[in-house]
Amino acid sequence: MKEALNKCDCEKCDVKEMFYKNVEAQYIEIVCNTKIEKAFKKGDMIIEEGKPIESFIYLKSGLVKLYKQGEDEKGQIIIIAKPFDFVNLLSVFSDTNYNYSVTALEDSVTCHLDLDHIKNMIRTNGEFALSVMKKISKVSDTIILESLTIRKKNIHGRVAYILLFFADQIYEDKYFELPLNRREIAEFIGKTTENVIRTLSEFRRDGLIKIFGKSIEIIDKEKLQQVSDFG
Amino acid sequence: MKEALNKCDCEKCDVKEMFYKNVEAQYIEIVCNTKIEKAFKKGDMIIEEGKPIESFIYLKSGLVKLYKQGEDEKGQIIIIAKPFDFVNLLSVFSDTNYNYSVTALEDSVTCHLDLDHIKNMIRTNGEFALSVMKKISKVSDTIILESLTIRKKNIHGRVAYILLFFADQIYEDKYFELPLNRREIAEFIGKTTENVIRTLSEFRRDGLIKIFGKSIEIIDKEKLQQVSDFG
DNA sequence: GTCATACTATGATAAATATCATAATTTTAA
DNA sequence: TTAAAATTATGATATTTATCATAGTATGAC
Repeated sequence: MKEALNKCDCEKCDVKEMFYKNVEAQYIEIVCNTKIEKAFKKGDMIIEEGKPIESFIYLKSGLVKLYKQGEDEKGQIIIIAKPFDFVNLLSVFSDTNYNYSVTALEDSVTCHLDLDHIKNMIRTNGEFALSVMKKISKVSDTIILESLTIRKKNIHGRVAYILLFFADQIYEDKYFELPLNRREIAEFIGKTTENVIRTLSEFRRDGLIKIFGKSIEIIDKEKLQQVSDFG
Repeated sequence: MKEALNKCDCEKCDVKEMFYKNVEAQYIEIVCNTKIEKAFKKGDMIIEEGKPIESFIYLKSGLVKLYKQGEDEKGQIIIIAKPFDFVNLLSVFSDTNYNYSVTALEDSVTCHLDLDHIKNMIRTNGEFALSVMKKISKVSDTIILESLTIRKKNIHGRVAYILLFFADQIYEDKYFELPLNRREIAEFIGKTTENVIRTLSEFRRDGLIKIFGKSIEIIDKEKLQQVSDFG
């Protein structure tokens, strides 16, 4: 993990967007000057469950997973976050310590803003407050609704759903590298590793996808969508 | 459903609490003067999925369920809300229409505050904004973590968990009337009605609980807790 | 009160999924 | 480079859960 102080020079940064719309120049200055960028290698832990929440973190590049690690049981993946998602939005305003962990699925860069500065900006700037609120609300909504959607599917539907999730929402390509291994897919959809593997094999046998290790190519998207919708 | 205009005279109202701490008297006046109380009978629908979000609603008394009703499939209960929970906090700031429904499980009274007033107060009052944010964050957190907790249990664990949820968190008594029928319990924990009934019968046979229709008495709480924890 | 309807209950069976075992393949670390 | 470890893969089997069938019980409308 590498640290660096940086200016706020990222294109399409949601936070900056919210700043520019609503915040006076001198505040932007303060927040940007104390911003820290951190670079993580694939597999690095970014946030550890139980540790204190000290900054407002969002993902500049890469891909991460938010998950809960039970004692020695299997973990549970809550959500996959992509660039410009707020990585710790879940409990940053309601809790002092994290109750989930975050790990990099690909090499990733995060931006860490001082939490007290952000809170001050919320206090002093109503439009900014509403923007942040909207964002929090949206993230939680998405997690909850996605979890309900997945939960009513059987294993075929769930695996199909995940494949389409990566193809459509993350990589926007019918050909992509799975950022999760089979066990992690299982932890995301709440089924066992073996059955995830078996289901992928079935999809391959049925000509829905091609598999080369972690590389996936979606062959029959329409059919896969049907499996996701009705499975 | 009965409507009434009321003063803000409820004891221990979280919203009022947040107002008094943070908001100038004239704003409290405005919000309270436009507040509408609505009374619902058990079974009445309070919020219908798809309808526009027009006010900021919280529960003054009673008990409600938030749920999603799939086409003609079974519904999915998201959460049970008790007095002074914010009934529509989920997407009130991120969406224009509800993507879940709310129904009264017991006779209930809700308070409806004008959403624009609340938004104005957030704009003009930073501490109030932070309070609301904290509340939203907390609610979402609870839903997400509870859903993960339930999801890793088998049916015995899930039913035990629900019984203890009502005993400890809702009624604070080992003897209580179930506010949900067996089908609704199934919709809450994501299992079938028959298996919920079967599991309750097993608990009764094993001496963990007594059942008289919807009335439940918890006999062996320690054992039930074990089933919830390890099942 | 009586009938219709929903709810609770239980058994039998089918289907889905988990577990266990084993091996091939890939990745990692020395 | 090679050995060890992790991942992927598949089959056999056990377990869990869902589905189907049927009946008793409670509840509400008239």
